Amino acid sequence: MFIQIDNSSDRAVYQQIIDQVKRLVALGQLKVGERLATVRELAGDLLINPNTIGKAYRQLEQDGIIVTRPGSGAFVAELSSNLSDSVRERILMEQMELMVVDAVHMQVDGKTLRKWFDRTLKKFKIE
Amino acid sequence: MFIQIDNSSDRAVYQQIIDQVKRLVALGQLKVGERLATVRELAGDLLINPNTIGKAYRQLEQDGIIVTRPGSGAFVAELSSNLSDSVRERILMEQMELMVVDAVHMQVDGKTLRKWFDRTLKKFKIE
DNA sequence: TATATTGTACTAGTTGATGTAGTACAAGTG
DNA sequence: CACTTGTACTACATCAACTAGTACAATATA
Repeated sequence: MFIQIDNSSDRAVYQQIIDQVKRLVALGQLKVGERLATVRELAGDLLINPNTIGKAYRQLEQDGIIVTRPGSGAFVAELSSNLSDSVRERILMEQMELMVVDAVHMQVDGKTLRKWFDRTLKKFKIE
Repeated sequence: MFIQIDNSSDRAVYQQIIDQVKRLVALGQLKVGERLATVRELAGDLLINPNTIGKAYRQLEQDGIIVTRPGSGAFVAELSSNLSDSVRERILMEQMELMVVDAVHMQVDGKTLRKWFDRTLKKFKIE
């Protein structure tokens, strides 16, 4: 499990862990059923408090990304989403709009943005 | 200027103001040179402290979105970006990846995501 | 069975961001 | 001149994030 913390980031540490675990799962670099690093292992590697890892793992479990079993470890869960279509659309459109608004102010043209979008879809194999 | 604050959001109030001003400018609903609501006006309308509006306006000026002149008001600036191409790409790719990772976990397929992306480009007229 | 491991829960405390409240001031307007 | 406007400053309260330490129930292992 290759996870890195950027202390200069304004994103909370526990949130960075959540982001990266979700990213690894989406990329297929963490497969369904695979065991994650333990709370204490990861805390030791990253030099942060075990409670911070615990908070991230609990959030990941609540989001259905992983399953945890005390005494055994944390494991990647099956892909599933209990959200309605409208909620899915609202969440993703909000993120998409924030990104496009930034693109407009950075004067990035549609052609370039579309190129990056296609590249990202390919990277995550959802094309 | 139609700005709304969502108190149930986990996004800071001053950040919501920044988001929405940038969005209005990107949509063309706030045009270059147009005058924004004054700090005290907006604070009165939204029932929040003038300092919070001031913080948002100062951030917007630092980001080159608006120009402020004491005694006169705050005005929409010309579109411009002094960021390098590599920085632009890094910022946008990061937002794009976070969005796509969520899409994967929500089991939204590429066709649907592409449809929403096209719709967003059209909305901001950068197609 | 006994021991170690693992995720979870809890308290206590620190730090920093956020927001409120109030005042004051320099620059521009009319 | 009086008035408006953005800015700056202090003081204060609240909350999220994080650290530190301890303890516990469930599981795995020898």
